[in-house]
Amino acid sequence: MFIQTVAPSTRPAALRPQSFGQTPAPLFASTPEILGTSFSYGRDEEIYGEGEDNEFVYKVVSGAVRTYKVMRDGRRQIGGFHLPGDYFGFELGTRHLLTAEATTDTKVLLFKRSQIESLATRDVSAARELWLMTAGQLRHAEDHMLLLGRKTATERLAAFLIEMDKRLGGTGVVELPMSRRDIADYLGLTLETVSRGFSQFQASGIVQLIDARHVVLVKRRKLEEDAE
Amino acid sequence: MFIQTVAPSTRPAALRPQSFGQTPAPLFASTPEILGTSFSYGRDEEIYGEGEDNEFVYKVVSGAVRTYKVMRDGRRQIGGFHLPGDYFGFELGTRHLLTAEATTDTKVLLFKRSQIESLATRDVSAARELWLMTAGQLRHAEDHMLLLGRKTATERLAAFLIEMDKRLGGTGVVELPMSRRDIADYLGLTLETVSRGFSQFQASGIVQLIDARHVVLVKRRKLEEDAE
DNA sequence: CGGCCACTTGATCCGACTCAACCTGCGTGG
DNA sequence: CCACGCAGGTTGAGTCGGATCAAGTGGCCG
Repeated sequence: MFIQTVAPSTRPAALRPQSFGQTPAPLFASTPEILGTSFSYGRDEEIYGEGEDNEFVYKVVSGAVRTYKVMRDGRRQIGGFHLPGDYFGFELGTRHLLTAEATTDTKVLLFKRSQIESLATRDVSAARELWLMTAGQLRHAEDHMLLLGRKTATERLAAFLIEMDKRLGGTGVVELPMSRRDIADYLGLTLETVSRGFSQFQASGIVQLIDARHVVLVKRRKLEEDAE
Repeated sequence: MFIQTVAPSTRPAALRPQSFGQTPAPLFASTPEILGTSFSYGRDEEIYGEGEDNEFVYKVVSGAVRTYKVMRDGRRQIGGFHLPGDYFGFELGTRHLLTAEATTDTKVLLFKRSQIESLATRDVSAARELWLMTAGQLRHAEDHMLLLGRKTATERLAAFLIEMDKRLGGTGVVELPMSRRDIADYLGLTLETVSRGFSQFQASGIVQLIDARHVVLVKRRKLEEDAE
């Protein structure tokens, strides 16, 4: 039934790590001793897989990352998108619980988990900061459960556009760094429903679709009402 | 549309905190200096509300607690049930993000948040333990997002029964400490769909319903397959 | 220029919701 | 002790929102 999602097939040769370099960057303002290594991924490239060792913590520099779970038959639920400035990949235990992939060409900084862990055991405020990051993700997940469990397609789409706008700077002009299918798998819908919803917003003058990836929020107030 | 949920009205006089006493109980095995105060709540009684100060952290002794979000029109999403042994109520920041209520007569231990916070700043392993609790809740939320976004009604119900059985001891005989409406609001369904689903499991010989609150998992393997 | 991929749009279908009746057990008051 | 009311649960009939299946359309890359 809901089978859609997930390209099988082997990864095209084009999709390989694209660059590698040393860019010093502090994980926390207060602890400049931890540095990140810069790394790039092409569109749809896997950063880590569910069940793999979680050796690194990541910070998005540019692009965007999806983290998701898949069922055996291919149904996929994206738990969240990680946008520039966001950290992701630090999960409880030694194994990743989600798969992470770049939704578009993406640059990240990597931090060794072992370093971060040992920092957390030495530095109380760093430990607290890590805890707060996890708590922030939990907060997002709680909001998203309400959306997935109880909101209509239109409400989900409105909430999505508001969320993206807010996280991308709140300018009202949103450049979506992901496909319709990604949006659908994030919102618990099909890509057709996402497409139709955007078209309806456009027809009602609520948004303007410059092209599939660029949306102007014309009546943001209306969207916020729809989103609840 | 989905309006169901939530009894308005003032709380009946019967629903008042029912007992109060001093029961020393350590929050962490390693830190016996932090003690909990015992407290009881009647069925449907609010423990704390969304937006209130989170002054306490709670541990369920007996009964069960639901934590949820509600929309203006009454649509409700229960994020999780807290069963005996579980901690709940420690959230990021100073305000609760969810409402907590007893789903049935419930006894809890209360811990002062300020004590726990200060412990976390002194004791690295306690801080880590708190972090792990939050991470555990996040893990649950991620699984639940997959359920809410992508699973069918039957799959949700199967997953629910398996989850409850596991968390209540894995005996295969489940005493549900919540109503059909609570289950529906947890699974993103209506109570009628929950009821019908249980009846169908019964008709297929997968479970036996002793009464509405007592379910025997006759073919647990089958349920696990359904749940994915 | 041709093929492909992402997206859009249309037609139809179906799983879960809505509305409604009824059943059952329990607490309350006569 | 029984009659009643009520809350929670079950079951049935009909509807509908979003999924599925199926054509297009347009832009981009080779």
